[in-house]
Amino acid sequence: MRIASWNVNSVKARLDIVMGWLEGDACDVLLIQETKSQDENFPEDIFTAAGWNVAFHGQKSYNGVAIASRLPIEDVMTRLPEYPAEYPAGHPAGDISGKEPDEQARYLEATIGGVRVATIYLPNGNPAPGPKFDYKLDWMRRLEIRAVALLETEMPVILGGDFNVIPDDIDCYDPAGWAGDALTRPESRAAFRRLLNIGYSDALRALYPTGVHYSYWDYQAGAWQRDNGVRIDHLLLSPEALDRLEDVSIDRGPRGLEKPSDHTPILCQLRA
DNA sequence: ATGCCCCCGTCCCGGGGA
Repeated sequence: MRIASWNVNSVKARLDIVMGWLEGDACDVLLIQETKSQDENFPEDIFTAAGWNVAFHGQKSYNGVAIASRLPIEDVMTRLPEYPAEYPAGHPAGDISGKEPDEQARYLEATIGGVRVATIYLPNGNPAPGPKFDYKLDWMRRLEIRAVALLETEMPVILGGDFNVIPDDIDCYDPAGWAGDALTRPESRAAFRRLLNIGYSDALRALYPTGVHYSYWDYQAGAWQRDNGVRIDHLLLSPEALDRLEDVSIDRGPRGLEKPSDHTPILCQLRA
């Protein structure tokens, strides 16, 4: 099974590019972020007419996540679990008791072909420090708690999406220029690293420990032409998924098309 | 030091993105 993740920066503005990529038999499951589409406006018919099952959770203007799959999509969950029952005070991930549930459409989880997959659009967090950065870190704590619960199921799990975290300096064309940014700050990197420490593997680094592999290039200042990229789109695999990992790659093709997303797909293949 | 570019909404700007 081939599972991909792609921040498309508006599913409607990118519909032809996305459907073209899917029609090229690039993957079996696509985890989509930044659909920017309310559920009633999601182009569901286009996906189903092309033979794709689709699940989506959106809001007006911003955010929004979806999953397209050749196989049936089962047991859909459209957000991280709510407070407070699932989040006991004193949890090592941090004190998040008593906070309001997240109203932003950034998370969608489902079972496909026996694999539990989540499409994740993690908050950007800029400017940092500030309330948006606090929201990012809080969101990462809640994701970690869910990630622990998923490990305990002992299912193969893939957490895929736009994490808005540049894990290491090698994942950035200009680490000095990005110092202090919410995507590189030590708190963001530490929260990302905790996901690895509890048992998930960064699929790309599992197979390519040292190379430069970008997944995002800004629209501005000729970033794509200069290869001024960063690696912020990730596939995190539970041990049961890692055992089956056969291949991982980033497909730079869609980033070079006319009117592209600023992100390009990352893809992995699991043995049957 | 700042903006470059792109998308959305009911909209010819401002917010958000990364």
